[in-house]
Amino acid sequence: MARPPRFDISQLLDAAVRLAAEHGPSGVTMSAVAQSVGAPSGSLYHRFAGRPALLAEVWLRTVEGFQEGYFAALRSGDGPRAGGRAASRHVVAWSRAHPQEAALLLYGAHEFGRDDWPEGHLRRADEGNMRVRAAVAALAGALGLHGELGLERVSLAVVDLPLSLVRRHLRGGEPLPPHAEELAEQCTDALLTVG
Amino acid sequence: MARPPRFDISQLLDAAVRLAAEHGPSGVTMSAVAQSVGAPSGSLYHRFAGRPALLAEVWLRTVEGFQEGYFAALRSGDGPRAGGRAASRHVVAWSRAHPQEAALLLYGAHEFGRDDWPEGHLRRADEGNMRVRAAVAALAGALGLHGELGLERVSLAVVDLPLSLVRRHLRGGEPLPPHAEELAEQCTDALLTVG
DNA sequence: AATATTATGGAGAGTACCCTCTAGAACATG
DNA sequence: CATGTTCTAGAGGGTACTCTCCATAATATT
Repeated sequence: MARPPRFDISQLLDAAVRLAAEHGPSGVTMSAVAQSVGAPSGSLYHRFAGRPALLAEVWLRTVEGFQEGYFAALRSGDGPRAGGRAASRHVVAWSRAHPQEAALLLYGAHEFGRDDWPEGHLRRADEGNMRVRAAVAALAGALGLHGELGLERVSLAVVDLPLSLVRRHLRGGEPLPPHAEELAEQCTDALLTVG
Repeated sequence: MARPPRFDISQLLDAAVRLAAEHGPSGVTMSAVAQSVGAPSGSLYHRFAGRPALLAEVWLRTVEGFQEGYFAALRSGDGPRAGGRAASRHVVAWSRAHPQEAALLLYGAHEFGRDDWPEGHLRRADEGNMRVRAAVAALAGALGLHGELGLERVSLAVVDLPLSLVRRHLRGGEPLPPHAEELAEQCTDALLTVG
C-alpha cells in the first residue's frame, strides 16, 4: 500500500562509500550523495534523519561487514597463535577485496562525526568495540600474555599492525602489494611471540 | 619602514594546531583561526595565500618539528638495532610531550588538503618523506634486511607501529599510559629481529 | 616632518551545504 | 475504483565559510 522506492538505502550507502573513499568523510555531503545517484536532495531525508545519521550508517555497515569475517578468522586455525595470524591476514585480504571500504575504515568513527550520532548508532558502535575487545582479551589470555601491557601488545599485533600496513599503501593511492598478507602474518607472529 | 604586525605567523599556526587537535582538520577554517586569536579575517590573508597554504604550513611545521628529533634518535645508540629502538621510543615520547601536534600528525597530509597545496609546500613535504625513506632504507641495510619485504618490515617497526600505539590512545581521548614508551620499544625490537 | 611601506579592521559578495516544506505521483488494498 | 500510504521532486530559507577590497593606522627611512 505504498509507492515503491526508486532509491533504496543500500544504493545510497554505496554512493556514500564511494565518496568517502575518494574525497574523505567531509566529501560525503547530502547533496553529493543525492547527485551521485541522481536523486533529489529531499529523498535523502526520507531515508536518513540527517547527515549524522547517514554518516553513522555508512560507517557501521562497513565496520560490521568487516568484523563478520574478522571474528571468524580469529577463531579459525589451530590454537590462538594461528588464529591471530589468520586474523591479521584477514585484515589485509579484506582490504584488498574492498579497497574503498578499507579506505573508509582507516579514517575512524570520529571523522565520521561520531560525536553527533544518534543514540542507537552509538550503541551499535560500542557493541562492536566491546566484541573486539573481548576477543582480543581472550586471545591474550590463551597466549599467556597478562596485564595491561600484554593486552595492548596483542591488540597491536592483531588489529593495529595489519591496519597500519594497509594504511601505508592505500593512503599513498597505491594498491596493496602481493606480499602484504604474508608480511602482515609474519609481523603479527613476531609480536605474539612470548618473550 | 612598516607597521609592526600584531599577529605573527607562529601565533596563528599555534591556534591552528589547537583547532586541528580539537575539531580535526576541517575545523581549521580561516574564520576560526582569526577568531581564536582575536584577529580580523583580513589579517590572515596577509600571512597566507589562502586556506590551503595555511593548512600546508601547519602540517609542515609540525612534521618538520617532529622529524628533527626523530632522525637524531635513529642515529643514536649503539648500532642500528639500538637506533631503531630509540626512534620508536622517540615517537611515543614526542607525542606525550606534544599531544596536540601528535593528534595532528595522526591525520596525515591528505586530510590537510594536500591536493590543493601550492607547489613549494609540496616540495617541502616530498623532501621530508624522502629523508625518512632514506633513513629507513639505511637501517634496513645495516640490519641485513633486504628486498621490498625487508624494507617494509623495518618501516612498520620504526614508523607505523609506534604511531599506531599513539593513535590507539589519543583517538580515544585518553593520554598515553606510562608504559607506552616501553611497549613501543619492545614491539619494535621484536619486529627488527631477523628471523 | 614627509613619505613609503606594511598592517589592521571590518564590511560584504559569492558559494556550498543542510535541511524544511509542499505538491503531487505511484502503488497495495478493500 | 476509491483510499490511504509512502515516496519523489524540487524550490528556497538559513547558515557558515572563503576571499576581496578599501580606508585607515603605525612605523622606518629620508
